Amino acid sequence: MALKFAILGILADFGPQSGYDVKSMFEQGPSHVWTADLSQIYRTLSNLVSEQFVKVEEDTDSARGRKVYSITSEGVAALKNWLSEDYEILPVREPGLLRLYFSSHIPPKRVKEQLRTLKSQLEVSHAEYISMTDAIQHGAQYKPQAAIYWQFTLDMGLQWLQAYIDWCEKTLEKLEELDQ
Amino acid sequence: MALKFAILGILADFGPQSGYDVKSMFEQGPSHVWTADLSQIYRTLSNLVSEQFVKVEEDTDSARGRKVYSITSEGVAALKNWLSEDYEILPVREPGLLRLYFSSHIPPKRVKEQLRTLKSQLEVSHAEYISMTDAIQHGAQYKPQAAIYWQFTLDMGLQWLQAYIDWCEKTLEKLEELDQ
DNA sequence: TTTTAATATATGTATTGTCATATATGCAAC
DNA sequence: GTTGCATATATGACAATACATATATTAAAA
Repeated sequence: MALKFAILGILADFGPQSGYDVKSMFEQGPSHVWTADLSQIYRTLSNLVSEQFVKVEEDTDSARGRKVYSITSEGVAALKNWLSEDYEILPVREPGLLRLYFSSHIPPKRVKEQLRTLKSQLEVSHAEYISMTDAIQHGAQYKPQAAIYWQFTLDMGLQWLQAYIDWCEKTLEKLEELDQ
Repeated sequence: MALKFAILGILADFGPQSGYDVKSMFEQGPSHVWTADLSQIYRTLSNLVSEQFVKVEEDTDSARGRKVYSITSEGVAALKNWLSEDYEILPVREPGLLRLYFSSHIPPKRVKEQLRTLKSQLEVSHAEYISMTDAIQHGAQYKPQAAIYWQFTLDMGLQWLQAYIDWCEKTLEKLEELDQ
């Protein structure tokens, strides 16, 4: 569901391109809110063509069998329709926190190690997100209105990471106290 | 993967029970970190029996065809093994934020409505999480060590919700400014 | 010149999850 | 007494995703 509209969004924002291009646009763009691998992108593009939300043309210039996908007017309508829908909160799916939930079965020492590992990974992620801000500033020259929303979603990612990092620290402190 | 160990965890913490019971334990317990529907729970229990991590007994007392599942020693070992694994950050999957990412295609007025709806839903969730704290305090009488970890994961849920709510407000303010 | 990496598309398979549906018992309310 | 709800298990169908694999071209590096 979501991937379908992510692809429509990319085609709407950045024009006709190959499935391979869509993948790299994804990586440079909304990868912090959604991800997909190439095989999934190709399959979803096929479905979008069947639904007539996207049309394909063979790229005669390249001998690589390159296909250029572009969004149709029906596709734009479908995208806008989806964008207008109300938000709904989905159930959380955090394998890491699920693990912690049952961690009374392993030694607290191990749990503390895991939390420290998690914290350092989150800090790496946080630094990466910060660097994405530059990419958005760059993109803002071409797509100023869109860039505002890109920054909003990145801000949420940063908030979420910061909250997670703070929680790691606080939880580690609490575990230290319990040891004494 | 995760559900498998969630079920093992529930059987380890709360003893032998039916698939139906596992579902309600889930709802009362780790529903804020993982969810599953009944059909998925039954299928996963079958798999766990095949793997010999769980064993079944027909409940002869009930004419309802009730089956009682219990964790085996191999199951406990598998659970502890999984619990000891390092955390790894998974790619984010937020359909709501994906929507916002491409929202330059719809009027800002609509986006603001969506954010207000989202915020009120998050506030409802937040209140529900707060009330779960009571359930944990109650469970702490029987499972004091486990309850510490339950509270940790719930705290993270609360932090995440609070960060999301704050971000909604901030983002709404920014959208208001842009209108002027 | 050969090898490696990037570009480019596509399918097979397994896993997970969702939703619908079927079936049957036990118990309480009306 | 029958209606409705909670208890209880199970399967079929479908969608999304992940991972492996196959194939072929192009361009740069060794």
